Amino acid sequence: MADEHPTVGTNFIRQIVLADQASGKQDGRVTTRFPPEPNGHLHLGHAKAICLDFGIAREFGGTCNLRLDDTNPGKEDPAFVEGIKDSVRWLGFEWNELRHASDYFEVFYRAALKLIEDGKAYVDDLNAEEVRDYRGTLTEPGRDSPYRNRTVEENLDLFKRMRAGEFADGSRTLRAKIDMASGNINLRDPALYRIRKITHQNAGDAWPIYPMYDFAHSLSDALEGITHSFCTLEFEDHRPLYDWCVDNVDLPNHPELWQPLIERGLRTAPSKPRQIEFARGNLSYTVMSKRKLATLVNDRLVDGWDDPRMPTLAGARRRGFTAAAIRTFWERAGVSKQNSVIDYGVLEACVREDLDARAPRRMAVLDPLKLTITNLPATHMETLVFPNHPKDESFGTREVPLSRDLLIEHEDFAEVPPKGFKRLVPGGEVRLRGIGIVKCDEAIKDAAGTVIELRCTLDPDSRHGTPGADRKVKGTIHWVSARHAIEAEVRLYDRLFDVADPDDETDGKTWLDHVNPDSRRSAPAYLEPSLRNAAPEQHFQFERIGYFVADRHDHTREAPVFNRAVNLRDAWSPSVR
RNA sequence: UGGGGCGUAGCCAAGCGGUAAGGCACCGGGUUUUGAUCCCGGCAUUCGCAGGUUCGAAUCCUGCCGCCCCAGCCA
Repeated sequence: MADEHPTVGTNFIRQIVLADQASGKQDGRVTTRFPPEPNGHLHLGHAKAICLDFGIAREFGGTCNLRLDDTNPGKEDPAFVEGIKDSVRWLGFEWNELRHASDYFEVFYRAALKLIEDGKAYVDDLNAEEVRDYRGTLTEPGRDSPYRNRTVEENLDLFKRMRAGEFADGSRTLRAKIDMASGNINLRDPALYRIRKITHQNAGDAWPIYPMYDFAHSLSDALEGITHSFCTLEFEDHRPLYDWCVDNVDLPNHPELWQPLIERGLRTAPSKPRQIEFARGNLSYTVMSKRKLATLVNDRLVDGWDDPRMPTLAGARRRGFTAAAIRTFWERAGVSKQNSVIDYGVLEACVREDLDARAPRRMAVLDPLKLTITNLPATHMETLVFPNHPKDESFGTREVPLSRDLLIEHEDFAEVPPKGFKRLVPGGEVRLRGIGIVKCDEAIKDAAGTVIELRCTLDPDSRHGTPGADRKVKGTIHWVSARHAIEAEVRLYDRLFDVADPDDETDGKTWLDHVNPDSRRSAPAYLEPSLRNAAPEQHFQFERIGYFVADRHDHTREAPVFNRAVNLRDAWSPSVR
């Protein structure tokens, strides 16, 4: 992937890392991590974080770990882990080490003990409701818990008993002793540990207590030697707590805390990581929240997590979007601290750009109209050779059979053409791609008056490859030999929502009211025979129609299935609409 | 009435005291056997607003205005 799109532009994160490396901070080392919680599928928004985390590491000669943030058993499921790994690899990245926050449970526990011994954490007996009450509000300071000043000995005893499973869920917590009057609510003695007697997906029943995000995440970063820890804007006011945990536990100077890791063979070299926040990536015409995505799947509004209309990475892949396109999309979108919504069109442009360069061309007819070349014998059979790419000879050529009876796109003929129409009209001429110029002598209609066949004559002097082929005609249309065409299912996808911002309910409608009913259409199609050899996930441009991909799961040689990733830019149809 | 952020074109986004990059979109024009691609050109006298400092301000200062996030024993 040191490929296609050179790094362009800059952003504040690159500048920070560049400056840190230049000044020799952390010995000039750059280590990052991508820390998803294994409780769902990765989507395009995660791709931004993945590109940033892995991209910065690669750009600065460092490494990036994949860390599964599994600190909340019950909400998480190891089943998601494979999907996450798969998506990260598909996007083109490889992690240095695969870790789990649960790998560090023993270290977290020892770190908590240390904080207690240092008088910086205490066991609180207040229940959830009472804690909320003591916390104060945004504008009023909180009050100290009556348990805040227990002795170190009592706290140690209580915490060890919490760990031993002596207390009921929710009956106690371990809290950091910071400042109940802080304007930053995250500093009002935040919980470090809660009691949760649930089997953990990796740790089993070893722990009746589980660490909270701020405590686990900051220490995990430090343990992995992370230098730059990127996260989204909402964690900005958690940074003081992140730093508090890192500084007060002081892993580098307390190797006894992480000795268990060394014994297990987990490379550990604690650092003083720096958290840097950036704006999460939002896309227009879609929803990205885990809850809404789950609703779409559960309510059967889509056909699963990898439905080609879903903004999940599995969905984008099946849709035919390429990893390279998604990478350049996020590079192009930039990284800043401004909440924003990027136009879906930018993503489509990236997909077209990538596929224009790498998708071989083919011809396919979606809505067939019979076209007979009357001056060719009924038995005529000829093999034409077509280049696979108009600008890149390395794509080679393919053979395309030509016979007297062809199929063309119904919309490429008009009895009464709209102004500017450049295709076939009664008595008019058009070029049949790679064949020559044909003239429409007669349009045959059925009883209902629908045109069912065009009878045309081919100008032999305009045949492709002859000097006469230079003759100018207004339009060129694609075709397929009726007798040789293979039938296939073509799935035409469009944006899942009919408004740019489905989450906006000021129009009195909910996001569900904006699901686009025409976002998926399935139709039979007639393809040139060379497409019989298409392999799943292989991309093609069906000339004049769009970019397609052989469906990853349903496509077979016997029953071909192609998904439209994106249509071609069309300077014509918008004007007639 | 607390704390933390952010305001540059329709959507993103560079810019870091020396006179507004780039992309998408849009509008022209050229090439073209895909109404595609490609190529050229256009698209902010102005950076949320108002003052101030300066020879010079999107960049510095002050004051307003607007938007986002925070009161889980979620992450």
